[in-house]
Amino acid sequence: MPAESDCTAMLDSETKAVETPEDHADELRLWLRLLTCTTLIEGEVRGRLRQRFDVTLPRFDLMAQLDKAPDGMTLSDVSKRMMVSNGNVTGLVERLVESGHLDRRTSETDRRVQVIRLTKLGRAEFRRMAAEHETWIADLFADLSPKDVRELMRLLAKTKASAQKSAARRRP
Amino acid sequence: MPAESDCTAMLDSETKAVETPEDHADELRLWLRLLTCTTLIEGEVRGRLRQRFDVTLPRFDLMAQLDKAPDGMTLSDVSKRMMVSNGNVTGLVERLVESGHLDRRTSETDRRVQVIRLTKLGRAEFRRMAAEHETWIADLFADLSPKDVRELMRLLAKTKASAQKSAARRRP
DNA sequence: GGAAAACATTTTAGGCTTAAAACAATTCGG
DNA sequence: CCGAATTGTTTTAAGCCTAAAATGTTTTCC
Repeated sequence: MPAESDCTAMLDSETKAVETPEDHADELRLWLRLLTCTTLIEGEVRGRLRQRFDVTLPRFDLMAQLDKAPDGMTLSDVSKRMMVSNGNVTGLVERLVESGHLDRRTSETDRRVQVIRLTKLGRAEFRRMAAEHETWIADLFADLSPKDVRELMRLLAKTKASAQKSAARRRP
Repeated sequence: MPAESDCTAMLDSETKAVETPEDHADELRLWLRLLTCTTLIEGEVRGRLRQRFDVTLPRFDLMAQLDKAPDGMTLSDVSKRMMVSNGNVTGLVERLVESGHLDRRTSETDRRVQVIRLTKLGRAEFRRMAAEHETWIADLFADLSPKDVRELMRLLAKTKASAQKSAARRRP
């Protein structure tokens, strides 16, 4: 059995380390499986939100962010938290203000900033939806033991950190 | 310590089982973490595909499906595999045929069916992109040990099965 | 054989999403 | 203090995405 066969790097004729064409099929499969899980659950949640409450998932997500911030958030905050573009938030907020779920006002101390909050209606509707939403999630993950859940949490935390590091390497 | 406090179900005054308001905060956190990981990685891959190859992620995904099917696929097949709506595929295919990456023809045995394939150009470009794409994924998951990867695969398989079961319960 | 069901795709209407450019307000450095 | 970055938001152009309805085709089953 040649010694090289288990190495991940080799020395070339100039004695400089070169990468062997590594096999990353496992990571690729892992990524696809991660994506499948998310797509599956997301689609299910989207459908249930529409059927039960006639609301879209992005609107629900935005309201969820605001529910955790009684004093409101700026559009930038929301955009960072939701990991979507600024322009996207502008449109979402527009429609939710229109429907009476959100209140939007310009900050008194910085006239660039828009602060948005849930209205009474918005908060009431969100709480109603969130309660049911939580049971859907519980059901979707029902076959995982508490230990599975903990272990997944741990591994996904590691995954998140790894991905963030990789992203930071690209644009420092 | 009351015996009920650790129970997940109680008997009410009519001796009928009722659910206690269970706490599913862990599952909820797990779902949000799963979503964060996917969004993070997806965004990174999307950006790199655009910068390096001026291609969108959905187009890349569609080509990836076709690369695995030398004899082509029907639009329905693609739609199921990619877990997106039929109408979505119609538009994607339109643009990829237009740009010369895909070939589309009506099945000879069933005139309802459209069979699509990668063109020579499409296959060549995809292979070039896929090679680089694989290194990005490897880098994004770089901090996971082989054991982590195996364990994540196992737990995500369990998650997928659980979610599919839950989805099937809703629309049998 | 022919109506009815099932199937594959497209169309429609509306909303979501992004990247990049434009605009506006604030902060920073000289 | 003032021009130059920086920051927060909106606009723009293009594409993605979905659910539902519409269209055309095949199968089923009386």
